[in-house]
Amino acid sequence: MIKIDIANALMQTLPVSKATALQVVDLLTDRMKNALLDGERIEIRGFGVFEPRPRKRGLGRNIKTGQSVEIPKGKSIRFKAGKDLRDIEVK
Amino acid sequence: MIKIDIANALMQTLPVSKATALQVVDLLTDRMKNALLDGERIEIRGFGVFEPRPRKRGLGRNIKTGQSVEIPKGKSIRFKAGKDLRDIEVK
DNA sequence: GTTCGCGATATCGATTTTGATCATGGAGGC
DNA sequence: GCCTCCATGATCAAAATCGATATCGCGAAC
Repeated sequence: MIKIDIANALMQTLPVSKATALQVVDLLTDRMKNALLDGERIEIRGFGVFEPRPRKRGLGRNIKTGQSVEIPKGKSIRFKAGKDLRDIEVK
Repeated sequence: MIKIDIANALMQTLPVSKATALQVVDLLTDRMKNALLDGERIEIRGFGVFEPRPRKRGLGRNIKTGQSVEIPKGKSIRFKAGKDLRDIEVK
């Protein structure tokens, strides 16, 4: 599933054009991204929680040389799946 | 940021009522949730990728009794942040 | 206002994530 | 439809997280 599929699903349910649907998806992802960059956590009950968290480990590896590489500061975004996504059966 | 905030941001940009905005958010999360439950991965360039992955570890622990508990089959949803979300500076 | 999901907590150990880099397949802009 | 730019995979090692469970408190959502 890619952006087009989501927009497609949206326009199948609500009376919006595909262009508008794409705008919506774009806008929402942008807003959420912005909020996450701002250090804000996003909680959607029944779906999941996006949480920006500082990266603790600072060591990586250069695959060519095989040597360890220092990883600078940074954050990582963790997504914690909600209840509905945790109770999934293997189909 | 919660669902209302997202809907709010949506109606500030596009000419939709708050009720419609909430419907949109609800619909999208539902669709995405559904796709993930279906084992489908969702890729949105510039935002991130949701990927259902089989859980390999099958052992948990009951904290009350202290005994090991078998973890049944299942999946976990991993969210891999996109480029824009990885290149974040620590504020 | 009411309900119910989610965080926190504690435990333990196997799984996993995390980063650089380069090539390639594919998402998405035009 | 094409072209561009982004995501993926692979590697390695260590630190961190994820599972399960139960319960209370807070707050999201109706």
